Amino acid sequence: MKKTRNTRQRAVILTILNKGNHCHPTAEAIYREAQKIMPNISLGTVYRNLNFLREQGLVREIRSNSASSSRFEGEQPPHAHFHCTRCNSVHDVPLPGNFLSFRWEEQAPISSISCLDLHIVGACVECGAPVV
Amino acid sequence: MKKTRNTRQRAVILTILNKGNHCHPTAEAIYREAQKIMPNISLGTVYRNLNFLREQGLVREIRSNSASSSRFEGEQPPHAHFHCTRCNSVHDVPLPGNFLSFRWEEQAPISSISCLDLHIVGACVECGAPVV
DNA sequence: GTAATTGCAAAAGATTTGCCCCATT
DNA sequence: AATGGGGCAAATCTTTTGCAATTAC
Repeated sequence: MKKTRNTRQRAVILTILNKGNHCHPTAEAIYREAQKIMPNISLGTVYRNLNFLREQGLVREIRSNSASSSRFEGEQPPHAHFHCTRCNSVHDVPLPGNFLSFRWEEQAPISSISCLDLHIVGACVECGAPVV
Repeated sequence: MKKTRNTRQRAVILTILNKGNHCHPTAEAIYREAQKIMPNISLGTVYRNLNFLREQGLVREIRSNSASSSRFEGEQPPHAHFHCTRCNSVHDVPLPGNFLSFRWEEQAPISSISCLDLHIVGACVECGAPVV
């Protein structure tokens, strides 16, 4: 198989995603953040690396319903995502244990599962609270 | 509020989506199908109506991870979607009962939920089966 | 008659890709 | 030195939008 190199660009992108702030940045946002460290990095490189890291399983892509661009996050314990349709914010949501152990394979012609993505769409407490 | 009209275009699109075949078509596919009935319909109209119908809750948009364009489906009982990353097929998956009654609101700052989207990503039995 | 909706085509975004050069191994 | 990966810009692909004409009500 193909050899991969440890480029500075790739390391910077991974660092940004693993910073610990659960901000679910877009490729564009990661690009802007990376530019602070490497002013010459290009957006194409960010996209190429995000795809590479996703294939390696080191990065997860979040495609919310209705939002325009993908968001990304680093490696984290399994969790769901809540999307507020009013303010477009994204929050992490813990998953109940029985959810992960459920035998989805018995419900459909599924051979193996690489990823479970639960998106909860609605209004967050800030946007959903009645205006006083 | 704004009045809405019952245009032939809108009816055709809704009919295509409610045909009962669970094929999860893309906007492009719906467009091609609609052209068989209305040769002059335009792709822009398909997109405009899909957005309208989605807002009305009559149509659901499915954004699979890694696939390029959105897929759509008509009104159906709640279910999950399985995406095969090898052949790009999408299958419906029944949801366990306790899934829908789970109190997600208690897990995060959620005020109200309009939609639960579960995407299961992996390999289907056809693609995942070992090659003999 | 009025205004929501269409068709068309252009525009807007988001993401990918070709090509040539540079840097990691 | 070999070649994976980067920078840049052009290309591609999906979706949205402006506008004049049409049509449902």
